[in-house]
Amino acid sequence: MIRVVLAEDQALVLGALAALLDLESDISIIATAANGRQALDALTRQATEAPVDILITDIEMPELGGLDLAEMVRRDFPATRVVIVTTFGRAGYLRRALEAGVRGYLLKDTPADQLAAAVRRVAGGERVIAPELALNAWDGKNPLNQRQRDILSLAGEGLSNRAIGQKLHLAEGTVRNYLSEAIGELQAENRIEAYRLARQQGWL
Amino acid sequence: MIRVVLAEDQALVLGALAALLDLESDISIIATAANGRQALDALTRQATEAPVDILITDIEMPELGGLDLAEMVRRDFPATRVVIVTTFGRAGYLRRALEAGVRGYLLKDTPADQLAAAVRRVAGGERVIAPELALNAWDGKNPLNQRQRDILSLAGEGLSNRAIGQKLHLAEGTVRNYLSEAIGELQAENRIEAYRLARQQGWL
DNA sequence: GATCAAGGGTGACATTTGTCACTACTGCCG
DNA sequence: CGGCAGTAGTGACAAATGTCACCCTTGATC
Repeated sequence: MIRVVLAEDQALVLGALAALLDLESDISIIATAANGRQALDALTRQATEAPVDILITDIEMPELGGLDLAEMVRRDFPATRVVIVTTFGRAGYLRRALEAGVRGYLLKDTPADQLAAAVRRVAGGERVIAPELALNAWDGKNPLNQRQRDILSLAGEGLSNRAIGQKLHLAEGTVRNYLSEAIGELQAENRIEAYRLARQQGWL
Repeated sequence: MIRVVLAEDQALVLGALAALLDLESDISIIATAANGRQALDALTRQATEAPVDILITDIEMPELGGLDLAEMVRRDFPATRVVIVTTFGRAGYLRRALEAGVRGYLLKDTPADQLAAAVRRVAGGERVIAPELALNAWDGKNPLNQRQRDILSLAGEGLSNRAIGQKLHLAEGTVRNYLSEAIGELQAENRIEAYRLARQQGWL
């Protein structure tokens, strides 16, 4: 019997996924969580009894996201293997997930019957990556440095150069420079396009 | 037996929801669809046999979104009642949904067991609105006209005034004017903030 | 100690964006 | 018919944005 914990912030989806997996006779959902924090709690509670084999988790969740969660699980519960199930095929997310030692990475638009299959394969020691992402996982890495990322994020929220400068304690001209660099590196036409591109790639 | 068609673009979620509802003995999933177009096809196919009682649909889907779909269903399949299930609690979405004659509006973070309950109630003639939205459904309506919406959308994708003008066959100055109006109406500081605000409200 | 890269900054400049006032052409509505 | 709201456009102007060349520290690295 494969022991599974499920983390997903949308309760309806959480419940539905649990129902889906519970149909499988060799898989048992032993806990569900609405965020990363709750997932860690569940793993801790179970630690005294039988270990949890698989943690299935979304990425974008309140409190504690799936990527940070994966790193903590690797450190504190090395026997538990993490499978990410997310909407986002962003290259940067997959990269970070792999760096966090994740054993599976599926998109929410893979067919439903493949979830149970993926769980079994990961439980058996295999690594499962959504095929549409497997190829270009390691091309282009994040071309933006920390400053550029911070500034681009704020710009994408509608702040002016002046406002960004104040928030980050930088001169307005400096903000302009970093933004200009970022726009150039991403081959965008302006800050809005640059923000969109970076976000798409998971580089924020 | 309540006859249900399900539309949702994320295959995994679609499958999971289907599994969830199929556990109910009085509900039967007779078709699933990955977008609005497919949902219409399914309704058309079923029309010759018994009618479909309930169409459950997401809003943001490729090809044909849930709100447009709802309007078409009201026109072409008046016997079928529509239930929206979406991530987004945006006021504008709910408003448009209600205007389209939708009978149910649930958020994806309502507990899973309430989905079947909502289906039964809508099938019985009731109207079911997610309680956290029911109250402020009819405050503030969309202050943007069609032109302003179109232009703001394109601006939010990073297009320049010139580019927007070309796409919409308008002079650059005209684009500037509409954008300026939109920014003013939304009390934003610039196009980016205006875009964010409008999007948040479901006014796009 | 010289050199060099990174991080932060300045000033000048062209372009884009945002604001406003005012014009022109519809299509209603009284 | 006159008035008026909605849609499109123009011109002028101020402010914000984007680009570039160049300066100054500070810490490596040779």
